[in-house]
Amino acid sequence: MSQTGRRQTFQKTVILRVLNEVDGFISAQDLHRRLEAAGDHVGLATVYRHLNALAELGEVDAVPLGQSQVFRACRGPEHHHHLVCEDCGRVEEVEAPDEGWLSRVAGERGFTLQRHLLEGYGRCGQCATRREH
Amino acid sequence: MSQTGRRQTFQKTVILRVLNEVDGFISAQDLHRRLEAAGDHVGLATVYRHLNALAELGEVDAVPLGQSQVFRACRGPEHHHHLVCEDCGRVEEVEAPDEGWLSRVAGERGFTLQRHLLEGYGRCGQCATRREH
DNA sequence: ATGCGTGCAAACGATTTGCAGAGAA
DNA sequence: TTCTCTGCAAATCGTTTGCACGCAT
Repeated sequence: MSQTGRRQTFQKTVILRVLNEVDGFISAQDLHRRLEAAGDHVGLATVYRHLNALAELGEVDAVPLGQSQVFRACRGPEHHHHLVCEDCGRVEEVEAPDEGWLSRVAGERGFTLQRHLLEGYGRCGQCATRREH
Repeated sequence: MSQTGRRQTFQKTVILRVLNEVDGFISAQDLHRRLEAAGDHVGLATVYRHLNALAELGEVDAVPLGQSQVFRACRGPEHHHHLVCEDCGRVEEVEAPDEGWLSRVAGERGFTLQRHLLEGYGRCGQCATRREH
């Protein structure tokens, strides 16, 4: 279980800063690299601990990409759906119409739905262009 | 890149057998354990190689669960959507209405959609009951 | 002064890869 | 025979954890 409670620390501050600076998703590793690049030395483990704690509190959004996870500062409590570029890892948010059916169907099967994830995988415009030869 | 081409072998046979025996998703590790239990000794690496090859060919369906992946023999080329129990890992398939909007939205953003994934996470009936105390 | 939060390194679990030998074609 | 497939073990990769210390409260 993640520790990282309410105590205000330097590392928590800079991690949140990067999360908000970045427009889109970022992996724990990339966030860590970014801190190093900025001269802010924070342990990788600490980055993970904070990211996990924030995800648990619902303050960041976590999405599985490949076999790791990417995080993003939540822009709000609304549902997050994404278009993931399998080449460059870029993730764009999209809004979905009608979500009611999912919870309805879940209920019919005896499932208690806690969250859901909708992702479209493919190639973004840039990567598609870059691939043409 | 996965090797595992068209050559017919014992290990490929038993891996496919288990995949079809199992009703639902199974992880590479579980599939391997299952083979061991059945007395069929196949290397874990081989299981992974085949699963990856099959997923690449679209002959099995792969879904990320936790930080690993689970596979299932494809029942057809139709879209696969799931209800994932976060307690027991059980995965049920559900059908979704209207998928047109996703590819439409993707197109608007310049994305070439190759596949998509819709998963509902929560707790299945059994686990919900087991948790009550 | 109290402990929570941190860094470091080791532990971990899932998956991949190198390599030499085995067995389909 | 030929060349793909396999097993094994070591290597990766991303992430987590144990522990002693430092710092926020």
